[in-house]
Amino acid sequence: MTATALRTHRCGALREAHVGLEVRLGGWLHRRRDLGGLIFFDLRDRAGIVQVSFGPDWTPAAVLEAAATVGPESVVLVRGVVQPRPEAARNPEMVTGQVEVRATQLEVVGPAVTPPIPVWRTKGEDLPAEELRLLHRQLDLRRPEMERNLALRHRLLQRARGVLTELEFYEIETPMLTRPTPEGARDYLVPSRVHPGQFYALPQSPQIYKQLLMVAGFDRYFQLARCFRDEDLRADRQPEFTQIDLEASFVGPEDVYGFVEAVMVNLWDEAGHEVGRPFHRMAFHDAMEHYGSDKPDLRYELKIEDLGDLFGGRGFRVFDTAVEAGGRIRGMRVPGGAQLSRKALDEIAAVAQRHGIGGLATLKRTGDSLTGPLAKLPDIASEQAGLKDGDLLLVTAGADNVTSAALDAVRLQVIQRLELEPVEQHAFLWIEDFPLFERELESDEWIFAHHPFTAPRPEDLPALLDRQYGDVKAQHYDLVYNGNELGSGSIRITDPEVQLRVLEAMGIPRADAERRFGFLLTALRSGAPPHGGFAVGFDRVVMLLAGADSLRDVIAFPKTTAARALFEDSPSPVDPAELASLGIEIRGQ
RNA sequence: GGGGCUGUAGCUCAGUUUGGUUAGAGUGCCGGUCUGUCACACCGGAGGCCGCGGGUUCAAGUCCCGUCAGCCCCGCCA
Repeated sequence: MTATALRTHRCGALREAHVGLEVRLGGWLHRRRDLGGLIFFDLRDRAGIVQVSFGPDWTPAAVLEAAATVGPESVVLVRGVVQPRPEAARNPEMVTGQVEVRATQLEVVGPAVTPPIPVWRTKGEDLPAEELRLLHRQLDLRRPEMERNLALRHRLLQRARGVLTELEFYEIETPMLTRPTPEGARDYLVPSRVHPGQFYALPQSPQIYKQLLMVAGFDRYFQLARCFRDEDLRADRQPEFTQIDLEASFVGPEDVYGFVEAVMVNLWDEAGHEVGRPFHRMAFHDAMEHYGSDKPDLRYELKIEDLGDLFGGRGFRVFDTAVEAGGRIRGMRVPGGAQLSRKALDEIAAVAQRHGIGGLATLKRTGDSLTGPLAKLPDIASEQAGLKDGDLLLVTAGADNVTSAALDAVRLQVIQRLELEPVEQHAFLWIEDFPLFERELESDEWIFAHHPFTAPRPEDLPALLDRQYGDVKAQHYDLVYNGNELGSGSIRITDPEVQLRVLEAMGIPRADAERRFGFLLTALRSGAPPHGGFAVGFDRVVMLLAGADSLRDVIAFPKTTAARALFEDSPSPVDPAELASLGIEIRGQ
């Protein structure tokens, strides 16, 4: 399979078993060591690196001479014989280090100019600036680390296909040119030449299509779907990204959990990790209450508690004020937290304050003595506070939506600074029972917490009809892994009347709803099976399994944080004539 | 939209705190010596719009203002 017209083996594949074979290799000159009489090449291809040696005893003089002039990163074809290296010259750090290829022929088929960024680096040398790595992407991708990441990505993609095919899912492609959606993320628009003044949008997700496929009776669908959102970026967010998108009919949440868990367990297995099932589950409310986050990292046991009974009405001014304003006193007991220095605590408090709380009160137990601002309160005893020797209590007060975010940040800080031992390595977690609607902070209006097609819980339908929107829970679920949101899904609305009610609740009158979502409503009226599904953020999965810090390291050609492609220099202006044919005129800035 | 960090040789970085002769190092590159290297070794050399624009000053890599780019975070991401 490896052998082709121009080569017999891949460089990185050669082992002692190949000794004696005459081989032909094609690869990039990673590094050259010229000792005068002897010349060594480290020859690299996607499989790895092998040493090629040129010496007067086995290499013709003209070839030896040519070998002295090949520049780094040039592509060469080499013919030679695999030989064991002299005993003293073996390199245990290379998988091919027991052998070398003694060259008899050399042809430079792809000479390279001196590379602007190095592919080879000395030990401990920093990577080139990200800007240069993206600009010269074909060189950056030659680094073995990038090869490993993209090879892993490939294997994970194939594994996902395999599992879902096994589970009787069809892989079905959906359009990239679709209808703009006014709600949700901003769309990337594509002008139509045939219909000047009209636009397609690139899909933010194949959401509606997959629902139509369920109505069509395909029963189980999946797609390794490219999605596009014109929003500001982060290290873990790209404007175009890949989802493992799936949808199934005649299912409840348990079925969806089962499908997704099967996929995840297989992907983790592909990366060499054993993961147990079923995954943990937690209600959204409990996640916010005990972890201050809808994506808690359950590798660590630290929990947030309501400390109102302990500190309420004790005359601690800021607490009492907060409670009078309708807030609560919450905090966490940190076993061993007394070892945190004053400076560390100040820094943790500063992080918390960036999330809007006034401050972080502490109570520290060392031996039998209590210290910290809260120790001054009358009648506070260690037992009462639940503190053992060396423990620390961190407390704040205020509105839940502020203290939750702050305590979440505090929790992560404490975990990091105390280097707490994880109680498990792979903490998968389902978050359930999300509210269907939430209030927008500024306008105080109800908005979708998820997307408009998420079904309410059947038992909450009366509340929906009663316009008690705050009481309606969604059949929506998020998948969380070690504090990272990996994806989300839901059971969808299949009753057109419920769909209209939900849209109405969001201030979309029936007439508008029929116009904007008519094709979906029509589909729902044409015999729609109960269905639901999920979408996994695949790039993020690859990033975590590759141990990468950024999505850019697991995507071959990513965009910058300003959504630019440096390699090809896009986006770019276009010819006015082309714009004119689209009926588009650019106004000056 | 807002905040932060970074920008000096092809690359990775010192130098900016406290303005002051000719801006350094490692690596890479070029030339030379070298038969067992694998960060080969040794000798020699070239290489700079100090991101860009403006200002302060006798004098700016260094101080001030603006701007561009990359990265990180908040908002945003139904």
